[in-house]
Amino acid sequence: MTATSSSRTERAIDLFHALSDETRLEIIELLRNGERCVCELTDTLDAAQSRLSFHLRVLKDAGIVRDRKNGRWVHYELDADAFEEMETLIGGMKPRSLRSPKTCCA
Amino acid sequence: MTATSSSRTERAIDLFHALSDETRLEIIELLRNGERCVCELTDTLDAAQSRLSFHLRVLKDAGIVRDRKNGRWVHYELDADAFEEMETLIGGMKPRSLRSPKTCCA
DNA sequence: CCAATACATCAACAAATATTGCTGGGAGTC
DNA sequence: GACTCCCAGCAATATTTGTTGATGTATTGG
Repeated sequence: MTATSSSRTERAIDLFHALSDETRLEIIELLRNGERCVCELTDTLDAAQSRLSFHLRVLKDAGIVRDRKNGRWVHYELDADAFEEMETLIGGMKPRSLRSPKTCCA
Repeated sequence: MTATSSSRTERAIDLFHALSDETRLEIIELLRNGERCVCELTDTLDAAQSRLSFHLRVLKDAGIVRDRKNGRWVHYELDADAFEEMETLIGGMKPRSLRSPKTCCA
């Protein structure tokens, strides 16, 4: 539980941290309709290229997006598995149904 | 879509930011078994009281936990609704099934 | 080979977040 | 009332994140 739980926690932190930024959420919203190249993202979001590159890296490191190089363009698209993973993580955080009778400092 | 989408985004940022910290994830894990007072959390997590107070506030502001005052103790417990809300948010981020034929910079 | 385009990366700075020690208030106990 | 315990909140500091502008790398077209 220790080592596994630890890396599981780190994984959760990476994923949820990636979702806790406005720019990154906007990127995800755009990518929902299919893959896009960085140039189109900079146009649509009106953001500096280096700024988007930074956020795309965060999303990529978290496994939320994949990149595909095509000539001099790089296309990004969502990785559906990451969202399944997050749903599972959240499912595992919900309060247990069995109410523990124990109450400290009663 | 604009105003609604904006506040929706802010809500998502608040929720996911609250989950992107190790101490807060540990708190949530402990609270899964039922409500706990702050003193027990400080014991179990071996964390300074003011530190826990800070993180509990983040969780409370995000609506992930509720507090209940009882005598000189304050008990915290998870709010299941927040987790449902997060699942819904993540569900709304998944890639759309219909692949848009459009591909920029082809 | 040269210039232009698309993107990543770096360094420097700015801003947001987290930790620590301290203070104070409310609620029990004597 | 005086004392103790539990906890929130503040100020100062440390750490982490995000932005910007500049530089570097790969690819394409002329």
